[in-house]
Order: sequence, then structure tokens, then C-alpha cells
Amino acid sequence: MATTGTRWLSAEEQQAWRSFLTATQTLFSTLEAQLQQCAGIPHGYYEILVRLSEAPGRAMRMSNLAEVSTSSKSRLSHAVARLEERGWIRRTECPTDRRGQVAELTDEGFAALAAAAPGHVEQVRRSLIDALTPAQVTQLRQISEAIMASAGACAAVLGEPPVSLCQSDDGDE
Amino acid sequence: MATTGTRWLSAEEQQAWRSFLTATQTLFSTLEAQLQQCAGIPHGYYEILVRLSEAPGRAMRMSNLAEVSTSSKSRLSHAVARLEERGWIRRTECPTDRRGQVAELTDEGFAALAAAAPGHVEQVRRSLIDALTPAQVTQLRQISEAIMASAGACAAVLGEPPVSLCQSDDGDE
DNA sequence: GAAAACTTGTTGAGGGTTCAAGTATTATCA
DNA sequence: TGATAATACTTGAACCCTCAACAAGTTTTC
Repeated sequence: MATTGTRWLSAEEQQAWRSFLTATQTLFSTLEAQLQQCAGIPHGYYEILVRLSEAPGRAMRMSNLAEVSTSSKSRLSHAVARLEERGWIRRTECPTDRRGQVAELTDEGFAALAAAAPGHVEQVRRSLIDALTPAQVTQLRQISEAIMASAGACAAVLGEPPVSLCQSDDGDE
Repeated sequence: MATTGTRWLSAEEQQAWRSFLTATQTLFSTLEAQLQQCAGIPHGYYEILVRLSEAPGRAMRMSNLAEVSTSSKSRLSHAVARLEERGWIRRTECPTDRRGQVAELTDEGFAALAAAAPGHVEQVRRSLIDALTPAQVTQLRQISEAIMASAGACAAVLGEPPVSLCQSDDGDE
């Protein structure tokens, strides 16, 4: 039963998947390049700054920040270290948990974000939003939410590791 | 007139953009992990193997291969070097252009691809296709095509560099 | 047909991410 | 309480990608 041949993609599905792949790849590399040029940071760092700027006190626990910025702890640790070198983020100890660290956006960091934001948003518009009809924007949100829901369900079913490992052919059925 | 304030994203647009961002990030990191686990290669390498496998003679000029696999020449060069070390690709000189190199998929490379494909496709199904309705799959293709068309148009208007640089506030209007 | 301009592909340095391992602290529980 | 497990975060190595610089071959131009 585990050897039910692979369910290959249909022509329709394959076309959708490949279009999606190249579209996202070019989109993200464009955004990445724009941010790198104008702000000198990768998009992932920008996202960290954004999340911090929206948090109360412009500060957040590291693990919390990792979660909302879709980042691993290790990645965030490295990233915050780099941003701290620039003086854009300050790390302080967490008062309620001695293991914890709180990342706080500095005024310089906020200023840098404020400077970078217009160019970035403009690019998001040009490369994505303005390329779509309002209806498509809505569809894209719904599709994205469906993907996230599915990923969440997957993780919930499989337990801790968010990634279902190889060859679990008979996992669901 | 150049200082028309930034056209920020509306609530709807922002929500769509952020959902899209986290959905794609988790999706791609899942696929990446799956491939890394099962085949020991990053997704970009997989794509190279796929394109080669579909080419006549399972061979392709480097620059052509770079184009269809959405890769820079440099990136492809590094990637092919790694894949050659594994014996999955062989590089030969191009008969019609002495500058050129032809990358050719070896039998080992094809076997490796054949071994990796089922698990990968299964994951694409689980994480993307099966999470969507058939109508959404179609929408996703259309949206992706719109994004690509816009990127193409952008590049065409701006000339060579595919990335519009910073602060071209008054570029369109 | 030679110089200039362009194309093809590679290389190495720099920087980002992942993975595995490690330290320190807190929670569990017997 | 004291042992064990779990959590929070960091670190270093390995790997991949980008960017700029380069070597080599081809095309263009006069």
C-alpha cells in the first residue's frame, strides 16, 4: 500500500507550479536587490526591523521575534548580531527570564527603517500589487492563507518537526 | 511633483502581501529541507537537473541553462561545479562556440534525479497543490503569469538591468 | 583586418543561512 | 531537594549566493 506510485502533477498543476516558482524567484530577487542597494540589508533583516518597530516599546524577546519573522533562532541570532554592530538594535537581558534576551530597536534603527521603507514599498507595488487586479490580490491572500493553514495542520499532525521527512508515502490516507 | 508621498499599501494589500510572504517562506523552506534530507541537494540544484533532463540529449549550453533555471551565470557556474564533483553532470566544450560550455546530465545524475523526484513532488502536492482548490491552482498560475509579465515589462522599459534602482519616485505617472 | 565592444563562463571574496553542538537557565517530577 | 528534561540563545563550520573582476572568444565597426 505504501507503494502507490507517485501522484505526479497534472499538466495544469505543473504549469501552475512552475509559473509560481519562477514568478516568486524573480520577485524576491528583485526585492532583495532593491533593498540591498538602497538600505544595504537583506530582506530578512528588513522584516526583523519592521516587526520590532511594530512591537510595544519597539522591543521583543528573541524567540518571539524569531517566530513572527519566520526565522530560525540561529538565523535571528546571527542577524541581530549584525544589526547590533550597526547600532540599529540593542540587546538587553530579559527581566523575567535570565535565559532570555530582548532585542530593542534603537532610534538609529528606526530611522534607517523609515528611510528604507518608501523605496521598498514602492518596489512591492510595482513588482506585485500593481501587476494584479484587486480581485487577484484578494485571491492571493486566500491562497496564501490556505498554504499556511495546510502547513500548520501538517505540523500539528506530525508533531514537533515542521517538516515532514522523506518518503512518508502512507502518512495520510 | 516627485515628492508625491509614498503610496503605502492599503490594509487589504498589506494583509495579502504579508500572508504571501510568510506562506512562500514556509513553503520554500519546507521544500528545501525535504530535498536536502532526501537527495542532499538544494532546490536550486534540483531545478538544474530537471531542466537538463528535459533538454534534448540531456545537455544544454550554460547560459541557456542559467536562463531557464532562473539562475545567474555565476550561480550556475558554482552549482555545476558542485554537481560535477558528484559525477551528476559532465562539462564539455561547445563545438560551435569555443567560449561555450555544454553541461550534460550523466546517467548517475539522471538516476539521482529519478530517485529524488517522487519525494519532492509528493511534498509539492502536500504543501501546495492539495492545499488549494482546482480553481485556486488556476488563479495561482494566472497571478504568477501576471507577475512575470510585469517583471518582463519592467525590464524592457528600464533597459538592461532587470532591477529598477532606488528612489525612482516619479518614474511612472 | 585590427581595435573596440560585447558575450561566455569562471573565480574568489564577502556575507547570509543552516546544522549540530554547546552553555546557561528554568520546568518537571519523584 | 536533586536529577532529568526542556527551553533560550549563541557559536562555529560548512555551504550557497552575490558581486566584482577577470580571461578568452566572438562580433561589430570603420
